Amino acid sequence: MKPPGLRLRELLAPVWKIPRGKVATYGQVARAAGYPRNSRQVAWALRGAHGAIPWQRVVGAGGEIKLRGHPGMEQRLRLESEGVTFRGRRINMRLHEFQFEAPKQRRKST
DNA sequence: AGGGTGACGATCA
DNA sequence: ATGATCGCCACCC
Repeated sequence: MKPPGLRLRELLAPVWKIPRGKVATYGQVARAAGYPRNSRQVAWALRGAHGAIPWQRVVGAGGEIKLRGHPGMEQRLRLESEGVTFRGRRINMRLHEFQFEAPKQRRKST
Protein backbone atom coordinates (compact mmCIF):
# COMPACT_ATOMS: atom_id res chain seq x y z
CA MET A 1 0.00 0.00 0.00
CA LYS A 2 2.50 2.51 -0.16
CA PRO A 3 2.77 3.54 -3.61
CA PRO A 4 6.01 5.33 -3.32
CA GLY A 5 7.03 7.57 -6.09
CA LEU A 6 4.95 10.41 -4.89
CA ARG A 7 8.22 12.23 -4.44
CA LEU A 8 9.14 11.58 -8.02
CA ARG A 9 6.00 13.22 -9.22
CA GLU A 10 6.81 16.27 -7.18
CA LEU A 11 10.36 16.30 -8.38
CA LEU A 12 9.36 16.06 -12.01
CA ALA A 13 6.37 18.37 -11.84
CA PRO A 14 8.32 21.35 -13.26
CA VAL A 15 9.14 19.37 -16.37
CA TRP A 16 5.55 19.57 -17.52
CA LYS A 17 5.80 23.34 -17.57
CA ILE A 18 8.57 23.46 -20.11
CA PRO A 19 6.96 24.35 -23.45
CA ARG A 20 7.96 23.04 -26.85
CA GLY A 21 11.06 24.73 -28.15
CA LYS A 22 12.38 25.36 -24.65
CA VAL A 23 14.57 23.37 -22.28
CA ALA A 24 15.61 23.47 -18.63
CA THR A 25 18.60 21.97 -16.84
CA TYR A 26 18.46 19.17 -14.27
CA GLY A 27 19.48 21.68 -11.67
CA GLN A 28 16.76 24.14 -12.61
CA VAL A 29 14.13 21.45 -12.45
CA ALA A 30 15.38 20.33 -9.05
CA ARG A 31 15.30 23.87 -7.72
CA ALA A 32 11.89 24.61 -9.19
CA ALA A 33 10.58 21.48 -7.50
CA GLY A 34 12.01 22.62 -4.20
CA TYR A 35 14.87 20.12 -3.98
CA PRO A 36 17.91 22.22 -4.93
CA ARG A 37 20.48 19.50 -4.22
CA ASN A 38 18.80 16.80 -6.19
CA SER A 39 19.72 17.39 -9.80
CA ARG A 40 20.99 13.83 -10.02
CA GLN A 41 17.73 12.50 -8.74
CA VAL A 42 15.93 14.43 -11.46
CA ALA A 43 17.92 12.47 -14.00
CA TRP A 44 17.26 9.28 -12.11
CA ALA A 45 13.54 10.03 -11.95
CA LEU A 46 13.34 10.87 -15.63
CA ARG A 47 14.84 7.48 -16.34
CA GLY A 48 12.16 5.88 -14.26
CA ALA A 49 9.45 7.92 -15.97
CA HIS A 50 10.11 5.68 -18.90
CA GLY A 51 9.17 8.24 -21.52
CA ALA A 52 5.85 9.22 -20.00
CA ILE A 53 7.00 12.82 -19.78
CA PRO A 54 8.70 15.39 -22.06
CA TRP A 55 12.10 14.07 -20.94
CA GLN A 56 13.91 15.52 -23.93
CA ARG A 57 13.43 19.03 -22.57
CA VAL A 58 15.72 18.47 -19.61
CA VAL A 59 19.42 18.88 -20.32
CA GLY A 60 22.71 19.38 -18.55
CA ALA A 61 24.13 22.70 -17.38
CA GLY A 62 25.21 24.86 -20.28
CA GLY A 63 22.78 23.18 -22.64
CA GLU A 64 24.73 19.97 -22.91
CA ILE A 65 23.07 16.67 -23.81
CA LYS A 66 24.13 14.29 -21.08
CA LEU A 67 22.80 11.09 -22.54
CA ARG A 68 25.39 9.06 -24.42
CA GLY A 69 25.15 7.18 -27.63
CA HIS A 70 21.89 6.57 -29.38
CA PRO A 71 19.65 7.93 -26.61
CA GLY A 72 21.57 11.17 -26.80
CA MET A 73 21.04 11.37 -30.53
CA GLU A 74 17.37 10.77 -30.09
CA GLN A 75 17.12 13.57 -27.58
CA ARG A 76 18.83 15.93 -29.94
CA LEU A 77 16.60 14.98 -32.85
CA ARG A 78 13.49 15.34 -30.73
CA LEU A 79 14.57 18.79 -29.61
CA GLU A 80 15.49 19.91 -33.11
CA SER A 81 12.11 18.78 -34.32
CA GLU A 82 10.61 21.08 -31.69
CA GLY A 83 12.61 23.97 -33.03
CA VAL A 84 15.52 23.93 -30.59
CA THR A 85 18.78 25.02 -32.20
CA PHE A 86 22.30 23.98 -31.30
CA ARG A 87 25.73 25.52 -31.46
CA GLY A 88 28.10 22.59 -31.78
CA ARG A 89 27.17 20.06 -29.15
CA ARG A 90 25.28 22.51 -27.02
CA ILE A 91 21.87 24.06 -27.14
CA ASN A 92 21.64 27.82 -27.63
CA MET A 93 20.47 28.43 -24.11
CA ARG A 94 20.28 32.11 -24.88
CA LEU A 95 17.29 31.31 -27.06
CA HIS A 96 15.83 28.20 -25.53
CA GLU A 97 16.39 28.21 -21.80
CA PHE A 98 13.06 28.15 -20.01
CA GLN A 99 12.69 30.29 -16.91
CA PHE A 100 10.73 28.84 -14.04
CA GLU A 101 9.18 31.23 -11.55
CA ALA A 102 9.07 31.33 -7.81
CA PRO A 103 10.76 28.14 -6.75
CA LYS A 104 8.94 26.31 -3.99
CA GLN A 105 10.71 26.08 -0.68
CA ARG A 106 11.34 22.66 0.72
CA ARG A 107 13.82 20.89 2.92
CA LYS A 108 15.14 17.39 2.97
CA SER A 109 12.03 15.97 4.52
CA THR A 110 8.65 17.51 4.89
C1' DA B 1 27.26 -0.15 8.15
C1' DG B 2 29.98 0.11 3.72
C1' DG B 3 30.81 0.53 -1.14
C1' DG B 4 29.54 1.34 -5.94
C1' DT B 5 26.72 3.86 -9.39
C1' DG B 6 24.68 7.86 -11.91
C1' DA B 7 20.82 11.44 -18.01
C1' DC B 8 24.42 16.44 -12.10
C1' DG B 9 27.24 20.59 -11.33
C1' DA B 10 31.07 23.58 -10.02
C1' DT B 11 35.98 24.10 -9.97
C1' DC B 12 40.78 23.42 -11.30
C1' DA B 13 44.82 21.81 -13.91
C1' DA C 1 37.94 22.27 -24.86
C1' DT C 2 39.03 17.99 -21.91
C1' DG C 3 39.64 15.22 -17.95
C1' DA C 4 40.03 14.75 -12.92
C1' DT C 5 38.09 15.68 -8.38
C1' DC C 6 34.86 16.77 -5.16
C1' DG C 7 30.28 17.59 -3.06
C1' DC C 8 25.73 15.86 -3.25
C1' DC C 9 22.01 12.28 -2.81
C1' DA C 10 18.82 8.27 -3.73
C1' DC C 11 19.20 3.57 -4.92
C1' DC C 12 20.92 -1.12 -4.85
C1' DC C 13 23.51 -4.57 -3.34
